[in-house]
Amino acid sequence: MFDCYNVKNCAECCCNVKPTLFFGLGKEDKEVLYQDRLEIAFKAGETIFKEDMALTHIACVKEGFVKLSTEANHSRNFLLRICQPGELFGGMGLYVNEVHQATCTAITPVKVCLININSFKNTLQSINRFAIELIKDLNAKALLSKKQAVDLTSKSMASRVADMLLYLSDIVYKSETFTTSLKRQDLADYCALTKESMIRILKDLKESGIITIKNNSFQIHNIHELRKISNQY
Amino acid sequence: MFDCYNVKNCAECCCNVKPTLFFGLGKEDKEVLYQDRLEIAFKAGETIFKEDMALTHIACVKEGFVKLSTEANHSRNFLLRICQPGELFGGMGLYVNEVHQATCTAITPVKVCLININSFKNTLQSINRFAIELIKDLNAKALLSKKQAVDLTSKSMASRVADMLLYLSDIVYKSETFTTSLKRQDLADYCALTKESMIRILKDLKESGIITIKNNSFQIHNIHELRKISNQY
DNA sequence: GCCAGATATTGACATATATCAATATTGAAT
DNA sequence: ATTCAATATTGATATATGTCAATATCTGGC
Repeated sequence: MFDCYNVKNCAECCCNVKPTLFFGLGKEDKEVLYQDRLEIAFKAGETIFKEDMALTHIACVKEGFVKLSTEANHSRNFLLRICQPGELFGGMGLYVNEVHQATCTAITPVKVCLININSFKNTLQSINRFAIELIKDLNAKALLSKKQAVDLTSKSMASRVADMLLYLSDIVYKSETFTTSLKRQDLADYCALTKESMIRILKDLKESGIITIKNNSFQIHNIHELRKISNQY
Repeated sequence: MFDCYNVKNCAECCCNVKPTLFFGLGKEDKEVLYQDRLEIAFKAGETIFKEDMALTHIACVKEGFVKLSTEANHSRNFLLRICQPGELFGGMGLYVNEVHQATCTAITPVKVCLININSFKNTLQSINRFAIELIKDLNAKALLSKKQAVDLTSKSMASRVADMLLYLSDIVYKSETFTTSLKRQDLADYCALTKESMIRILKDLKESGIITIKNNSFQIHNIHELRKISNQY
């Protein structure tokens, strides 16, 4: 891990990307991959990629959190997932329709590295190891979205909210105490609920003593019970 | 397209797999890919792969239809999709946990070609073109499952049932008149509904003159209206 | 410190969808 | 043709979740 945030053309730009994803790329390969790459900072709330726009770059998060969401019908939104440092995002349309498949928004101040789509493809075409790692990444994400579809259509509101809290504490913030920049509406979008329903379930969880909430700061007191709620349908 | 169904070690076994997926594989590459391959017939109702079992083979459909489903909680099932001749299935756990991620069941008499997972990996590792095509396929499927998650959580019952009918007529049976071996429960599983709700919506569509149903034979009379219902949320 | 707009909360009520139980129909085996 | 099990249908009712409207709280700029 190198600290190269401020170096415009540092070949180690994606040094903190998931260990295996860029595994096996030599110096030369990285030069291809990183040609024309950009490192850009976004303020919280800014849009990085907009759904349906041409897929000109693939991005990796260097710092901060990015939410991926997609427009559902009748003005509903659906929050797909939160990307954190080391994760690749913005490539769902790759080789399919070459268009962005999610709107990607900074939810904190964010630094991303933008890799030109053609450089990315060139590397994929010449380095097998890289292609395999991408396949692995894609399959892992496919599994998650399968689980998401299943859970959202079969679990109760309470169970889904428990899932969301566990997602934030286990995966995103890696702590049972966390402060999020996600709004109640975002949390609701992740669970396919209305914000009112989200608020009511959170209230129930507070009243059961399982969590406490102070504005956007969450504290999980009884993660065991939360997992139980997550597991009962 | 060769007719090689009965030839046990025919190197053209997967000749009818999606045109581009095995594109670029030479004779030698195919020999690697097809070493230890099996061609097996299944009767309607038989299980080809069972969720959570070790991923020892990847399959491609040669003849017939295969449904992919996954167990949701509390005995609910979720029908992911229908695979038809030329499609690869059974590889979702590849490079992730090496376990099957869906139960794959023949819904008609089916012939499949089973490719040893190690042969498959060897080919991926040595032929870039093949890896790229797989990436394309995976991304296309990821897009579908994103759409699925969004639609199932944001559309009304009627709209989802319209989607299902359009899926069957546009994609699976490629005709506005079709007879399916899927049960009402399967149709419901695809829409994340109970079979009773499915039946009621189908009844409404019949009464509106949009479709007629005779047992398992469906006829779409007003596909325009059906698309309208699918598009309104 | 104060204000305006964004966000969050609460309550009353509406409605979409599931559940349960009864009955009907179909299809395969005899 | 008859029977049995699987599948499909229907109706009555319960429940989960959404909608709408009113109020409260927070937050950032002046």
